[in-house]
Amino acid sequence: MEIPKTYDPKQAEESHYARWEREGCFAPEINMDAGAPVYSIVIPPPNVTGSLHMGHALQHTIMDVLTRYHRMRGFRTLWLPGMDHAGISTQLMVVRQLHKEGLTRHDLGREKFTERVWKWKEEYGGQILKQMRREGASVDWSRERFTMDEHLSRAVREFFVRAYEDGLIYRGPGMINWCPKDQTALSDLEVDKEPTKPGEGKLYYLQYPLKGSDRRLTVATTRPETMLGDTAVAVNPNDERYADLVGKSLLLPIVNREIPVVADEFVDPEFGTGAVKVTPAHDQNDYDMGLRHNLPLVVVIDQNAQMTLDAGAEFEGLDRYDARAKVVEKFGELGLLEKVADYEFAITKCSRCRTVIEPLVSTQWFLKQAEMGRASLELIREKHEPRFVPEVPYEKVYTSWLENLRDWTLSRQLWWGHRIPAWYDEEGRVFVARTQEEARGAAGTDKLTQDPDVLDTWFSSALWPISTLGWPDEDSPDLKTFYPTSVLVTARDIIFLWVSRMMMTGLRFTGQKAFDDVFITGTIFDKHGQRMSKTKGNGVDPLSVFDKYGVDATRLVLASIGSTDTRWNDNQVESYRNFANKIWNAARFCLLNSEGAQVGKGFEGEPKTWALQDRWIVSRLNRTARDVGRAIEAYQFHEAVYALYHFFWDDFCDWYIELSKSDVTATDATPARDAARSRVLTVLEQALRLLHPFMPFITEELWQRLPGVGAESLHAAYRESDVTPTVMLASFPQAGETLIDERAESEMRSVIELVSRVRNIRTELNVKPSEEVRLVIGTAGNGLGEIFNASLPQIKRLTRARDVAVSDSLAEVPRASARAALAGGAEVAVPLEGLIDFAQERARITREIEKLQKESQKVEAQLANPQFVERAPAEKVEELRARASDIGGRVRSLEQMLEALGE
RNA sequence: AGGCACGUAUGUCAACGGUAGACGGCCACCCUUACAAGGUGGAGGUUGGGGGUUCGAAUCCCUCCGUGCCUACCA
Repeated sequence: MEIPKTYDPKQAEESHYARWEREGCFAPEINMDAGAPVYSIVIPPPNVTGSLHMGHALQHTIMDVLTRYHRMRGFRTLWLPGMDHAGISTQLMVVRQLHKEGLTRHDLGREKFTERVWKWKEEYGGQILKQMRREGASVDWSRERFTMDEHLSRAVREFFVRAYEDGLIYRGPGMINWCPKDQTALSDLEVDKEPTKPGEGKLYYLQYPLKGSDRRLTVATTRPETMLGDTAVAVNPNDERYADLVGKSLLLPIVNREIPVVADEFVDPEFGTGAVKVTPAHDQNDYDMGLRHNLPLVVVIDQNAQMTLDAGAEFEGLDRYDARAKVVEKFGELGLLEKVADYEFAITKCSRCRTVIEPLVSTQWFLKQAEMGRASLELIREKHEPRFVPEVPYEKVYTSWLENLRDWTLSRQLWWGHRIPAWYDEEGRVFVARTQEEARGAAGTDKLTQDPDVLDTWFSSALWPISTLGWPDEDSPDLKTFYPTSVLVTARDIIFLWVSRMMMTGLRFTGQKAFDDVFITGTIFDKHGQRMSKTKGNGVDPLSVFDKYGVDATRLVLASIGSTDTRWNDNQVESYRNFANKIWNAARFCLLNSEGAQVGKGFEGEPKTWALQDRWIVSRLNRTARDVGRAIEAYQFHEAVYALYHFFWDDFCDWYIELSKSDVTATDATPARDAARSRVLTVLEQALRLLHPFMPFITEELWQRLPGVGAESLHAAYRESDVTPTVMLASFPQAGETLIDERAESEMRSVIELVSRVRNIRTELNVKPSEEVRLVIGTAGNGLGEIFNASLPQIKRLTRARDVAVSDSLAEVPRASARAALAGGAEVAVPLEGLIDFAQERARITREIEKLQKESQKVEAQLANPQFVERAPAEKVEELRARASDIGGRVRSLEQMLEALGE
């Protein structure tokens, strides 16, 4: 058999995915067990415009590990893929494309433009889905969904109509975030607060004259240009400085409008001058105050962030910042500019294009989230559902969000998205309906105009778990089978935008939560701790990491990252690339020595009749299976990876293969040789199954080459299907508790310690690797003699000893020997005539004694503390006593060794 | 402004009340017939500073210093 010395990830990555997909291994239908438990995940739909970044790769790896693990456990498993239509981003992509052709979207008109977006989607969209195949993501492509699919659009209309009928959705004027560049309203979650840069933020103190007096009232503002729309000045009702002014009128400079002084609790007397100019048309707080005091709205800034005619003829058409300068200049001329101070505050920007948001009053559609979210709030408060992982801090973050829900601005002034299912007749009456026909029926006329706006992209996302599974068709088999989903895996920045809203819609429309668990992944930073971003250009492209180190190695790193914030570091990937190579070469060894052997054989008969190393590796394997299963189910992926890495490398490669090597490589084809060969193959095969959820490609590549695997290796749920046998459908090893053998592990520890101590002596005394030594082992009359005797050939091989003598004591050992103390009072001596520098050897042993004595001091001090002995659990005290006695024993034997070495 | 995290070996991270570990890097020796992407052995930490609770603290509490993140209607 030709097997290359070095693992080539590319080859394996290209070989298996297409077959898995073609043979339906990813679809839940592959599971033929009608009574199988169900496991389901819906993917957080990436934007159709998106391409894979490290954050996606992280989430996908976690989801794939969970999916593959449960599939191997025999669950009817679904991981549903799909994409989001990503309203603004996608529209802008096409607008940009048109711009290159010298066109605007208005040149095309709505219909042609939308067609063009669909065309763009077909040609350029969905890059990320192709990239997911590269990742090995075992998603069911037959159920791929897009938020603008006909069915999902129907779900969106159904949601809208029902919520409208229930009074949760309303249309009306409100203060909204307007992006003057994207020309649309935005929800509160689509804007960011950004602190002003030093010197950028100013607080302007403007004086407003009191009517019929020469007194002036000073207000402080960061946005002087809005004064043109002021309709009042507010002071705190308890502020004595201004008590006499409440109810009086001020003369608004420049525009010469009379405006009242009103009293409002909102005003903080401590801030600025304690008097606030009120511009109800251009600020949320002022809008609220305006409602309280019945103030008129004067709109002075339009949707292009330019001044309107109502701002005055000399301002009309000016950009908001030019108007600001001009207002300030005028105040200066009028002698009403008291001062300008540097002031740091937060500016609200469009989270997409970073343009400064203009708060505007406009008529939009809103959803009363507080009412909609009540059931979710109760669920998390009373039952702690969904379960957040990590629970701290996310459960609290989620809960406090639900406690402070505000109305959600639903409408967007875009063309790409779900059109709002509302129609107006000629009198402007509104009809909300599932279809135009329904609206016409309700209106009693055909002369209807549909609302031109579309819905926020997150509106359809909120339905994702139910709409992708068939809602609103309540008898949809997928909905019945796979809903509620098992877990949602996502990043923390969309807990509000998305996670909470899916929970709301799920509860409202199905009465069931959308998912049992929510796993929040960590954030991956660059090596300087900076968030990776396109604009900074500091992102690490997962595909190039795949190319360099292989997908499996990258997945291992990502799985270990889990919910931790991490600075990306290629070193880690490199180390797992080396691990993949180790796996490859271990398998290579097993396969090169596989003649006469078969997976599943070699461990016949009662375990107690097996050799120590066999009882030991089976114990380690079962323990690892148990630990890995537990770790995955607890979302502790790093623990699973740790357990797998060390089981495979340390236990299997470093010890088991080495201990088995002489038997396995024996030249005569005896039954004993073949049994030994079968045993390493069997352990390897089990290890590949354990590794598969994390490393799908290399495990499949190797598994396919093992002699003796086939349909019977598959989990019972898949055995009847006619797929090519694959490790991805083999059963995940379940730990047999009786096979976890503490005694075998303890005995093996003694052998390992012996070998390690001898190796240590060899290195420290510069004994050449090629030089054979003699060993004398003193067992102090306890049971260790039998153990060492039973493993004599292995001990010889691993320590490169030509002969080994095991006796009760080391009395007869030549003076020129290097020695070491072992656990249980045993000792080992390596006679090294001519190689021993007595002074050096004494120094070595003295150092060792000192080390042990230091430890002993700590332990003895603790044991001497009566309060420890009294109050600590008996088992802890016992443990410490045992340790003390072990250290004591070692020190004694080392001291004897010193004596034996003489002066 | 409030809230929440975090600070462990040169780097990236584990351990979350009972001997501080892993991987990488580093040092020494070795191309020992699966693997130099390897083997063997080794050095390296009073867990940011200070205080407290406890028989026992990296872990719980307080405080200071430093670093992130989130929310917010102080103009």
